[in-house]
Amino acid sequence: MDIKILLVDDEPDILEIVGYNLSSEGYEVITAENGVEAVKKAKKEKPQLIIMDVMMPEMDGIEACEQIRNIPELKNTIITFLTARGEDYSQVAGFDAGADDYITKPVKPKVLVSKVKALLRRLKEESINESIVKIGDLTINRDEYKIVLKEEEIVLPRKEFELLSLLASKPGKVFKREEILDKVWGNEVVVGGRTIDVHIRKLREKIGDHCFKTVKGVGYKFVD
Amino acid sequence: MDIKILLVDDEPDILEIVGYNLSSEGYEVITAENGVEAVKKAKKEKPQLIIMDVMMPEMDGIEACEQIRNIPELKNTIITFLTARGEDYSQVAGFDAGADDYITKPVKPKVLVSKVKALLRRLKEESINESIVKIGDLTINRDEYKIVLKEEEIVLPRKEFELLSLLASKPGKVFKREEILDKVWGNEVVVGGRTIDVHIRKLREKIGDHCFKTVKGVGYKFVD
DNA sequence: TATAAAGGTAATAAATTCATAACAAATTTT
DNA sequence: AAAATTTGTTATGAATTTATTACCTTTATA
Repeated sequence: MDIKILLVDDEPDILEIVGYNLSSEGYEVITAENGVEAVKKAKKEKPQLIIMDVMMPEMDGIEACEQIRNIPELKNTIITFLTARGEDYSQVAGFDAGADDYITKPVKPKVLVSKVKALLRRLKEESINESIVKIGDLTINRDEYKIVLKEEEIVLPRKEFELLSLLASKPGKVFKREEILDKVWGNEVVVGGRTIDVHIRKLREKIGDHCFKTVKGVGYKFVD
Repeated sequence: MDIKILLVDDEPDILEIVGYNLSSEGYEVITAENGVEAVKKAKKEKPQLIIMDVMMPEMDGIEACEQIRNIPELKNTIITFLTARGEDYSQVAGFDAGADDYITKPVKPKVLVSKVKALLRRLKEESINESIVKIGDLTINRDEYKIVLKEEEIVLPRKEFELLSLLASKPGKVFKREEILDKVWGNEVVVGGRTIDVHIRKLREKIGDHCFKTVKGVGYKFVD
């Protein structure tokens, strides 16, 4: 997935320096010089992240932030303000307006880049909860309770679906048996010790043996 | 997860005002009136965040901070100082003592709350990365229960993984046999005297002999 | 109601992990 | 140097953990 970042500042110098640093990290950078332009471009380009100066002509960052927050398609966009150190008031107003974080000026390129990475990591983790998950040639649609494997639709019984869903939510991660019981069966239900294995077996039959790796003494993981 | 905040100040007014603001945001607030009490309560309650005045009777904030930083269970706790504007020296000393941030007095409630939120968000982000440890060309991934050595993936049985995990958690440190048994096998399990050696041997085979140094009469250590 | 499907259990098989014993080698103490 | 202590190595079998199958109960479906 290509990542778009909208950079908003009225100082061309800042746009250039910050933009350069982000571009060289492989991000697609779009710029705007004031709030009005920012809102317009945000709507059109749907960036994942907006880095915006607070003080700007035409429309300040706070107001632009509020307007952007009201665009439903952009509800998952992360908005970060650029603010001069010590501008206490603007910080408060910014959080009220729906900002997610702050970057203080003057901006050190390395700090900026690592902050951006951290923010995008957060975005990624949040998007895990979306109802459609794709891993390789497997698609899991929680909304419709079905999975698609190589163009072919497979319907799974509830427990199998939940189990697959859990494991596939973090490919590679080993889920402990205890954790699986908790999340798929619920922590109040008590089931026998071989129940998970049997369900794993059924999934292996239907989805493919190689997708489910056993880690003895620990649990299972889904691999791509 | 419920969040506990330890608030330390010798002025009851501050405790009340700040405490009220944090409580009404849904945080669990614990208070202490001096450094000695702060250390004691920190140890007992294990708060995620400590907000502490620098100037206090009995034991000042700097010293309390140092003591708290030496409690291993609290290594991930964020410590923030309350400091009067312009007290530059205390800031420097505070960072040396292991403080993470500063809040200047007089405290504006909204600033305080948004700062606390930002700090806790940071805490959350840091804890995500804890499951991956890198030492030289060895990467240990506790989440996926696997290790990567020079681009190559190695899967270890549980005990070997736990043992490696322990030793590598503090490269250079010698872990006593007793300590290893405690942490890898659990203090209730009794195993024979050669068990650790055998596991070390297997790790030496798989990871490399030179990584594991024997300290006769004491235990083993991991070296880079 | 009959039938099928889902979900769980129990019994047994298979595989892996791990502890141990027995001895060798190295190191320290006497 | 000899004895004692501590660690290294290996093979082996017991214990643990997982896989598989058949079967039973419950729930949903026709």
